[in-house]
Amino acid sequence: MSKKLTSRAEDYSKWYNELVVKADMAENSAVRGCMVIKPYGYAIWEKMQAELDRMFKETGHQNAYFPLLIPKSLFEAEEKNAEGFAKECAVVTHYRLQNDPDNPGKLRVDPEAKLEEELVVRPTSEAIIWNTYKGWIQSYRDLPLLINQWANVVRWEMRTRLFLRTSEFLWQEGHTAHETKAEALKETQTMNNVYATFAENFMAIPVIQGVKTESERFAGAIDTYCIEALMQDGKALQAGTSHFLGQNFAKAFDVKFTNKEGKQEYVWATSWGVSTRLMGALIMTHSDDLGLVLPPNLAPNQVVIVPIYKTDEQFEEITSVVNGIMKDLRAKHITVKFDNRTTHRPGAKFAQHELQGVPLRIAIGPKDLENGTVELARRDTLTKEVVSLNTLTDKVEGLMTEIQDDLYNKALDYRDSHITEVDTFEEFKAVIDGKGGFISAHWDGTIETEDKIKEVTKATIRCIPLDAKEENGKCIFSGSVSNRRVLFAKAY
RNA sequence: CGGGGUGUAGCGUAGCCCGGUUAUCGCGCCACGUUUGGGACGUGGAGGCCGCAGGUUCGAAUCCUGCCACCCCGACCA
Repeated sequence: MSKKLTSRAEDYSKWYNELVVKADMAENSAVRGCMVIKPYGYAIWEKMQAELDRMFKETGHQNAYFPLLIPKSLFEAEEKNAEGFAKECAVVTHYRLQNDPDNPGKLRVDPEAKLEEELVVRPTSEAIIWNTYKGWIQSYRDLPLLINQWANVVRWEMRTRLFLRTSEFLWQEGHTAHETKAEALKETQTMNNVYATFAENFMAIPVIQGVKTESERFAGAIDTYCIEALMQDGKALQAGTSHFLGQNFAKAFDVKFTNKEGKQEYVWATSWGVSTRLMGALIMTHSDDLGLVLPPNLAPNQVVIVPIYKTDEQFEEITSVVNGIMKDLRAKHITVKFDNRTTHRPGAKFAQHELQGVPLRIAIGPKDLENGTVELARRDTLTKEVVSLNTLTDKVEGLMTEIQDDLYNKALDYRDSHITEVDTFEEFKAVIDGKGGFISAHWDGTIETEDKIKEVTKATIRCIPLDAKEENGKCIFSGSVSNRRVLFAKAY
């Protein structure tokens, strides 16, 4: 393994691919388009899961689990949704293998074992879930139904990249049923808010909340809300979506309830999800040419301690001091790892923990033993300082929030300085090809214009920001009237 | 799924045009010793059906055919 990472300036996508593998987060597998998430990467995902799960529970949701395989007839019930996913579905057609009579030692699909009805590997679970909800919902008293599931899904992708787009990925999908349109809409917005709060407070990734245009909307939804983040290469990444499904699925699966007046009504629905794609967002928001940079909230180890010693006596002495430090830090709920491997020298350990994004490093050697100090190094700023043992715990505790905040603010500065307002299509093209980032511009609201802009510039409308101001203007492309700006960008 | 590129030890590679002893080099790995405040050094050692399957040939990493995987660029998508 070569020591240095390709730099971002040299080749951004190569930098990303190398970083994911070298930081030991994930690797490609023997299955086309599918990744193995390695323990270090999975530990980060588990931290995301834990916090999201807590937030879902706090907003009244419960977890459940629905099947991986969906009968084709159920899948096709909601037409637009089925159409939207049809091209990327894996399908189970048989249920048995047998020894191949023509190829000893090999197996073949038993032609006698064809399924009467094919099963679709879920690309999303609306179909099986709404088919199930039909049996759970009779009265307004059964509502709202607020369910989430943590699961894997499969979408047969042509081009895959670790975490950003893989054929199988992990996610959570919330599926809720409500009495009224207003309540379902509110749920959609609440969950989009949960995602935005999570991204900003926990992942230190600033996001823009908005609504998707018709062409970017989830198949089967009336409205798709989203959070959009900006990566360091100036491309946007959709980090989460929350869909207002209206009564589309209730009608497709005949899910009615008796309201307070005794009348039958279709329920109102939402669905919302974030996936392991968030790992990609995390990497591309904060990391640098030395490797991963993790916000303390997501770091499997928030602090790593590296001993520097010549003799066994020194090592023992350091170990006993380190044991004290670890006890104090753990009492403050700070996760800390003592890298006491005798097989590696300090420099190698420094490099490895930098590559893996550990927020804080404590180095302690003979000089520190004499002076009652340690060397404290920040991963995000690469700055070092000598800190007295007496003040270490408080200092580290303070740095946890400081680093978290600094990462957010740094990303926010970058993001805000990469939202460019433009009023002519010439400017638009210049910004897209040069500076990159989001472009705030007027749009006439038609799919035709959106398509043409995409054709010419590769940029798409990421969202209509929720906080977009009313403003009279002219569409950047067609010159027709427009009353608010939308955000364009090239996107992942 | 279209266009281009690449597959040689765990990783990165030379050799391939122009077929011919034991397949090159670096990193990593193992053993021993010296080392340890930013990716240590020395000595010795292990590790390859040259992506897979066919074919041409006395002989294939090298030539031909098919397949597979990965990377880049498009179309599609979270």
